[in-house]
Amino acid sequence: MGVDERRGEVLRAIVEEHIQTAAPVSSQAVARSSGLKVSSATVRNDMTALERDGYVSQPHTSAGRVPTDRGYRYFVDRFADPSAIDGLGINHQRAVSEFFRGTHNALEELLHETSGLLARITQHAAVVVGPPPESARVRRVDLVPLQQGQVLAIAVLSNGAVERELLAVDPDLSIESILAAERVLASLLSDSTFHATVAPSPTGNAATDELVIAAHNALQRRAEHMDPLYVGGASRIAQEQDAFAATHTAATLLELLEQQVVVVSLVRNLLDSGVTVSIGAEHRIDELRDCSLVLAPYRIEGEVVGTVGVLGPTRMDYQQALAAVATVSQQLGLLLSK
Amino acid sequence: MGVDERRGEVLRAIVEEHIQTAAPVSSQAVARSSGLKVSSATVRNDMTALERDGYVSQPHTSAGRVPTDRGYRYFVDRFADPSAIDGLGINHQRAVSEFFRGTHNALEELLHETSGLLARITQHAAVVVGPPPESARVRRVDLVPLQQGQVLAIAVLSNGAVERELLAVDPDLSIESILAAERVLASLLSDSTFHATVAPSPTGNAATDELVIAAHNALQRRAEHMDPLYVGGASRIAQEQDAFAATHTAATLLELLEQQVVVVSLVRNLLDSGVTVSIGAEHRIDELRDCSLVLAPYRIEGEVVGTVGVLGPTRMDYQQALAAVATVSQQLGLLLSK
DNA sequence: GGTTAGCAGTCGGTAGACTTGACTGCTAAC
DNA sequence: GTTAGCAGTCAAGTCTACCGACTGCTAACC
Repeated sequence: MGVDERRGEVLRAIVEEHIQTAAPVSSQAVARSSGLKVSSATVRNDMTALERDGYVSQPHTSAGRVPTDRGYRYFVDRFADPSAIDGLGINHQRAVSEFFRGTHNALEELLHETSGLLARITQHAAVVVGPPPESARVRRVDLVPLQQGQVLAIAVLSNGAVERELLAVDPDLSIESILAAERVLASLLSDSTFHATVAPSPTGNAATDELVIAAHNALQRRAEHMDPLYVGGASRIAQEQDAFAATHTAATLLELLEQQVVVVSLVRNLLDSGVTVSIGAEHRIDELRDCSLVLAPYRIEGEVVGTVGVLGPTRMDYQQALAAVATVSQQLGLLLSK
Repeated sequence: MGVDERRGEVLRAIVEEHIQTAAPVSSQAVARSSGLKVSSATVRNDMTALERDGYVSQPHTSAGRVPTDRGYRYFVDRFADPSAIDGLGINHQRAVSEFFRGTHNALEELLHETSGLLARITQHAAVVVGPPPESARVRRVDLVPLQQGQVLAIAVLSNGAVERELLAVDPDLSIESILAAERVLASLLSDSTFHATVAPSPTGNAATDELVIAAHNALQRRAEHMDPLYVGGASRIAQEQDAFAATHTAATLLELLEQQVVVVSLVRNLLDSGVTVSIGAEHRIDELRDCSLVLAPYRIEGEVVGTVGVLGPTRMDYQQALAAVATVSQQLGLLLSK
């Protein structure tokens, strides 16, 4: 075994030990646990080299080593098998299977529960980004008058999602006009996606046309802008308080998750560039400096439509997280493809 | 001023001081801030009396006094004016007005945003319990076939809520049967509430009847069991960490909020018995032992349909919280009554 | 009786000195 | 390139003493 190879093993041992103990790892501990047949002195030499190269750091002079973001990165790239479904205990595997074998409600609820499942098995916060509404076909459009001057526009999508927009309309608008508008919208949108925007052809009735355009715009805007995000197990973040630097409290993180938009765009950006694990400062969001994000896309009939992910401290069990998102995303895709 | 009256003032001063400083309150501080023209020695005498009667307690011998749940209770009952809309700064009042003057989307989103508003102005977590679906009239029923063997049942309610249930059906079920079932359901439910359960009359088509019953049951079950809960500003709980005893971490609390059901039934129980402020151990939920809940119902056309509430540490600004829930609930009711 | 001043007593919190133990880095030998 | 051993470093724990913020009590006063 060459020196470089051994150093890799030393780094691996440091990361694994640190993930378990949360404490700086000493050379002795590595010599003991790594399986390498070398003395702690040799490990110490390797450690200084690793520190020089930025893979580990020392909280203070007489302490053990802690992996840096770069150290985790090397560990994940080199040692974590992204396709490995194992790394997830048999119990968790069974939990996933049972979850997806069970019955579920409409899309939104399923995805929400999925985030809960992922949080439960990983013990971290979990996120699920739902399929963008624009990618699904419209199965039904309703214009439901609620009260004077209010019409609720509803689009039911082929994936089971339901989009709603409340429209303010002329209080004197007749039921007939609304029904007419509904018919126009139905023929316009039915079995097509919001992508395929066809300019609605005028009916001759101005009030109807106006409503058609308003509803169409409102629904389309919503479909394009909102990638639905479901967050599960946010409470775990509070448990992990101490894993975060003082400046970034758990509260800040929770706030970020409440806002949704940052997370959605982060997840999208990462996945677009093919990243499945983002560690610490790698993603440029300051509040997430001490967090890692482990992602896996899920597919419906081969096409990527959404993402599941685990959000935990950089010091997290990447093997398990990777296995969890892999399993869950795969099964979720299967279920949705039906 | 009699002795009893003065003791009340002393208690009031203790509570107010403690809410501000979070520290035990000394007799000197009370003598200084209460406006009473007595010496600290007299205050001390009153304090021992208050302690004997259980209104305050001493963390340790040589410390000042801290209000007990009972002390807060007395304070709230005696000094907090529940109808007082002031106690909310002019800025917050304006924020509320602007919020409700702005445009909003369908019910669910409005309520969710309302919880955010309440959280923002009180700096605590906020909850909003939505109108129970069963109380609203059904405006539209859809049965939308999503794919082989799956039908999505949708009910649009007069208040703008949309209830959904995914139904598994015979894969060979014809479109015609589904349409027939939809018609039956529409005539059965339209403009009535889920309360008024009429046994659907058989159409002669077994498949249709089966679907009608399945959809009706599913929707009704959902309408009856689920009081929708919206939680805003849960992240504040993490900020208030130190206000909670070690045994009840913020994480436990957040978990409770995630589960929803406990909170919904707690809120309902409290309000049913006319309670608007529940302090510490008064509600019997162990996880909420260090929390207080300040509630206000909101009405649509005079009838109570839901609740807004603030969830904070027992050491919270009750005046402000009461003013906030009063203002928000009133305006929300107004908006919903339109 | 109610109020007050003053004093003794209690206890938490902080600062400093000291010890312990877990590390590393280095050096010299293998 | 590897190892053993030793000296050096530093965090964390313990002990002490001390300060300051309180209270409770008592005796005097209105």
